[in-house]
Amino acid sequence: MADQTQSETPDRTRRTLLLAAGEVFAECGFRAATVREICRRAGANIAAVNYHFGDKEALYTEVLQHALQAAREKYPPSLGLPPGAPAKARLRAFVLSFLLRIFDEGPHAHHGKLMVREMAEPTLALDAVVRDQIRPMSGQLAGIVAELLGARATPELVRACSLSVVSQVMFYHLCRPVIGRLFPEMKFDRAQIDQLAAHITEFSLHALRNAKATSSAKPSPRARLKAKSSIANRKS
Amino acid sequence: MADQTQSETPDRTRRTLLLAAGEVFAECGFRAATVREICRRAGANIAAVNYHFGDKEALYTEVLQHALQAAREKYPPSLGLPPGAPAKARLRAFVLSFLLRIFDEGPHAHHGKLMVREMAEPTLALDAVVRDQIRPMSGQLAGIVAELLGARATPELVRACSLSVVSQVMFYHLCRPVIGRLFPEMKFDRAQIDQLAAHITEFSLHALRNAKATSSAKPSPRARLKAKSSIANRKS
DNA sequence: GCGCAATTCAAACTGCTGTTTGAAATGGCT
DNA sequence: AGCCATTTCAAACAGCAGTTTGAATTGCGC
Repeated sequence: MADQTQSETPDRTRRTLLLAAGEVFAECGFRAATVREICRRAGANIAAVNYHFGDKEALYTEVLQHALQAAREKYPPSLGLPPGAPAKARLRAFVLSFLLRIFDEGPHAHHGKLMVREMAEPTLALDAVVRDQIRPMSGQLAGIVAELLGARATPELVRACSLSVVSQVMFYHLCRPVIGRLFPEMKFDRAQIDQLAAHITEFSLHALRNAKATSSAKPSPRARLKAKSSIANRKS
Repeated sequence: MADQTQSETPDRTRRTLLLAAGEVFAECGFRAATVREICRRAGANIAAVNYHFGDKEALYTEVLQHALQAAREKYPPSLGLPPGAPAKARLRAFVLSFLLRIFDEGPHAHHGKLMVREMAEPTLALDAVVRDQIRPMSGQLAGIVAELLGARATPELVRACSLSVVSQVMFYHLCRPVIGRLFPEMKFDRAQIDQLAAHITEFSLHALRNAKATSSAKPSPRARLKAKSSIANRKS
């Protein structure tokens, strides 16, 4: 492989291909996207994909990984907040950064659309994405939520509340086709995203303040309450 | 047209086709689903789709409409509650019926998967579905939320809070691929769905009790003492 | 310049897709 | 039975997909 001899153009067409593929996959989905269109936009020959990536699917997985990585680096979940910041502020940063990441429309807007398609039809690439990108963020949020719940934090309650927070963020993106038809007046510019982040944060904080462990219907003794105080603590 | 002379078999293959198409479209998506496979499962000839529906897309729109309609009839949003029931109970019924509808795995499990795919790649059929099925339910929820908010209800706040409620429900279904990988221990049987409905309802009720119109201002820290007993609870 | 490996290219290949077609079969009606 | 519209059928059609191929081109070390 060209290591340093050609750092200027290690493989120009390869990168161009990756970029064009991101666009096309996001627009059309993996199946409907055609290698011909990708190569056309990249200004490359039809055989370029197979030469540089092996086949269409390998190209796709590389595109997905790259898009997620780039999005997380552009909008880190902490938004620059120090780990010692108050939990409320960290929750707000988490929500806002998530929204910004999802609604980003720069040259890498691919990330959002690609993930929606991945929800509808998961590919092998999703496993790696969950492991490398999503699980760490899930852990971060769980830490914030556990701190906000304090002594009430049980693993189940932390998980349920974390999902309740994330769901509100993702929903606006996942269901945009429906939201756009239901409320055509909604626009997702930066101002509205800030307002949205404020609403979601407030809504969630109010809920978290009063949240109690749901006594799981069938086995309901209160013996569990005292056994859980050890979970809320954080790593440090 | 055979009106009553053949009420036993008005068009048997047509209905069989519709059923098989629901399966295949849900499994593979509109694009990847093949007319051949649909006809094979229906035990019909390859030309049957074009003869009875015109083309593949017309078949799809009919499948989608039918699936949504059937799901809403099977689990009506009120779950049999009278319109005069307390708002809290109506919210709970709305959430539970939504979850049941979405996680239904009967012979018409199509509905859920079809909608997820529709989110990733909306078709013309979505307009009709939003108009006929989704908008009415959205209105119902808005009524419940407005009643719970009482005097604080502004159109914007009602909308934002309604979406926060719906988002929690849909999330578990839309993001199942990720949730299943993050928390493999979660199962979505009837017991867990009940528990999930309880959590979402409680989480939302706590949030609604303290929700205020977002005036792009900072949260007021301690203006939340005893606002909970005022409006939320009433009996008819 | 020369040689050699890496890359690009145009063209063809294989396979599957939705759709059409024209004949064959069906089934109620008089 | 005999007619007729409706429906079914096997086969073929037209087109596009991803991939392969083998020659042409490039770019670098010598």
